[in-house]
Amino acid sequence: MDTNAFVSGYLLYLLAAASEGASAEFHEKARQAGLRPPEWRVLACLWDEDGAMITRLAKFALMEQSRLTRIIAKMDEKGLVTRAADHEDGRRVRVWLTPDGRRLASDLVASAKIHEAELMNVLGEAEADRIKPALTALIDALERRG
Amino acid sequence: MDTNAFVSGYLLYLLAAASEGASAEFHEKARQAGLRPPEWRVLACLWDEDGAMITRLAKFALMEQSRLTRIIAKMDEKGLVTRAADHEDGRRVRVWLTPDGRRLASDLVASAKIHEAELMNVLGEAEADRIKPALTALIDALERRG
DNA sequence: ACAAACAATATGAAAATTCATATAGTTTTG
DNA sequence: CAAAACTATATGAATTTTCATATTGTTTGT
Repeated sequence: MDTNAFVSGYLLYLLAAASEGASAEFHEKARQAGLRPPEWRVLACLWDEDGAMITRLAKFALMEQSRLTRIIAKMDEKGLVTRAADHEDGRRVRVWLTPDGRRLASDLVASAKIHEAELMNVLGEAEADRIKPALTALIDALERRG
Repeated sequence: MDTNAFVSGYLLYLLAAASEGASAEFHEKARQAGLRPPEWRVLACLWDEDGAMITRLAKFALMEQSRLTRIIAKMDEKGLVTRAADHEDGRRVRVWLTPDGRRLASDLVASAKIHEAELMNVLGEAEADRIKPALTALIDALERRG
């Protein structure tokens, strides 16, 4: 009896399945560049907001602060980022891409844009036009509540 | 200079942000019921497909097999599920909800439906109508490629 | 019927994540 | 201006996840 069927139509499941599925494709490319998925996410966020502080970066990259701190430490060891305390507020630690980090980010972001375009293509025009506005609306709605 | 701005409009980021944000809200409720997010996911999948085998359940719940095996072991200890080898194929292990597990699943699924309805509401009719079809189309497209 | 190939699950060991809290710097208040 | 309250980051310890591979059972080909 299959009169149940909750999950496969559940909004939060569809979001997770789409997100995981789509990201998994690209994470393959990130891995070839020596990055684990969380590292790629941080790199991309720094591409947009170089010099961001840890807390901001954690929110932006959708991860918990202490986790980000350790990921940044690894990326520092790898030579992808550097860190320094903020001059105006000594509690803050700001993070920047190194030249190597920037090169890698540049490459991967370019690659991500291509991948995104492919996805939009296979999606068909009608849905492709709708998906980003719908997601943005949901994200905004969540922020308004939370 | 903000001429960069890649991440915040990137499809895969929007998907992750929407998924994480929306799920985080519900995971709060799951946690109150004593479940971590992955356990809730498995419970919900079993609600839909009781008696599924490990491999199928892992795919359905979007997680790696050995991880699921250990999560199931925990849920077994907690009395939420039981396991047994399949009669027809002794390699397979099938998993079922216990009465306790079913009660909990029933409660949480009901709660999830209410939460989903709330989200759809704050989303506004236009976007609410579009988001599931768009996500489904993307998931289908990903399966076709993968 | 046997060996080889294959499939499903489990497990060891390393690594990553989480949660609570310590540490250090800043702002506010009386 | 000192103490209290607060904010940002780091860290210890327990737990979870990952990755590779072992184990067990099944199917295929000869």
